[in-house]
Amino acid sequence: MHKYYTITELTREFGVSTRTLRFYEDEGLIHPERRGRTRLFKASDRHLIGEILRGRRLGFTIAEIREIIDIYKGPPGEIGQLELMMKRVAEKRDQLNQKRKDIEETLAELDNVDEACLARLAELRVGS
Amino acid sequence: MHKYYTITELTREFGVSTRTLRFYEDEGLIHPERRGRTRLFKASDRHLIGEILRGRRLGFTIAEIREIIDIYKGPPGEIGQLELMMKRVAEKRDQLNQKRKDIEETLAELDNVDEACLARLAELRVGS
DNA sequence: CAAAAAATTGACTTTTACGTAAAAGTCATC
DNA sequence: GATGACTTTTACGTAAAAGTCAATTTTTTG
Repeated sequence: MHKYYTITELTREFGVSTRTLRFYEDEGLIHPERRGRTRLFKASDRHLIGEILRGRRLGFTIAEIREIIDIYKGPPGEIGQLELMMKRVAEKRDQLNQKRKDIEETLAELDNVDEACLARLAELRVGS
Repeated sequence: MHKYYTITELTREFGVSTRTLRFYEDEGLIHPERRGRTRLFKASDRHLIGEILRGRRLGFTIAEIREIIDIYKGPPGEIGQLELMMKRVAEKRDQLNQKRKDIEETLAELDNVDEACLARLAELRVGS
C-alpha cells in the first residue's frame, strides 16, 4: 500500500537526473517525505513529476508550470477565488490552443516537405 | 513589389526586440539584405521570422529551429540526402505528435478543474 | 543642412534550468 | 566491519537566449 519510490528509481523512469528532481523540490514543485535526510517519493509525487515534465516538454517555464500545478491543487472555497481560478484556467487554455495551432501548422508544412521528397524520389527512380 | 520592412516594424509586429532579430541573424537563421549597414527585411524574411517564433512558442531550441528551417529549404537532389531528410521529417513529426498529446492531456485536466469550479460555484450560489 | 530619431556594433549582464564536484551520511550484504 | 551502491548538502559552473548600455553611424525630416 505504502510503496515508496527512491529518487533513482524515478530518475530512471523519467530519464532525468537527481539534480533535476532536487531542483524541482527546491522550487517548491514537489514535496517528497523524508526518512532522516533521505527523500521518499509516493505515487502522488511520481504523478506530479509526470505533469511537471509534460509541462517542460511543452516549453513552459518553471514559473508557468508552477501556475498549472497550483491550478490542479483543486478549487478553493471562496467565490472570488473561484472566479480568479477560472480566469487562470481560461488563460492557460488559450496558451495551449495557440501551441496546438502552431503544431498543426508545422505538421502541415512537414507534410508538404515529405510529399516533395517522395515526388523527387519517384522522379529519380524513373530516371530523370 | 519590393516593399522592405525595417527592423522596428517587425519588432512591433512580432513583439520582439531588435536584439532578438539581430541575434537570429548572428545565429544564421535569417539573412536580411543590407543597404550600407542598415538591415532590409523582405516578405520572405518576415515569413521566416514568423516560423522561428512559432518554433520558439513550441519550446524548440534555436538549434532545433535551425533544423526545421533547414528542412523547409526544400528537398536536395541526391537520393541519400532525400532519404536522410525524410528521416528528419519523421523525427520532427514524432516530437510534434508528442507535444500534441501533452497538450490534449493538459487541456483535459483543465476541463476537469473548470467543471469542479463551476460545480462549486453553483453550490455556493444555492447556499451550501 | 542641422537636429532629431532610428539603427548599428560590441561588450557586458541577466535569467533559467539545470550540471558537476566535493565531502560525507545510509544501508544492504558478504 | 568492509565494500559498494545510493543518497545527502553545499557550492560553484555553464549553456542558451536574450536584455542592457554605450558609443557611433545613418536616416529622416523640419
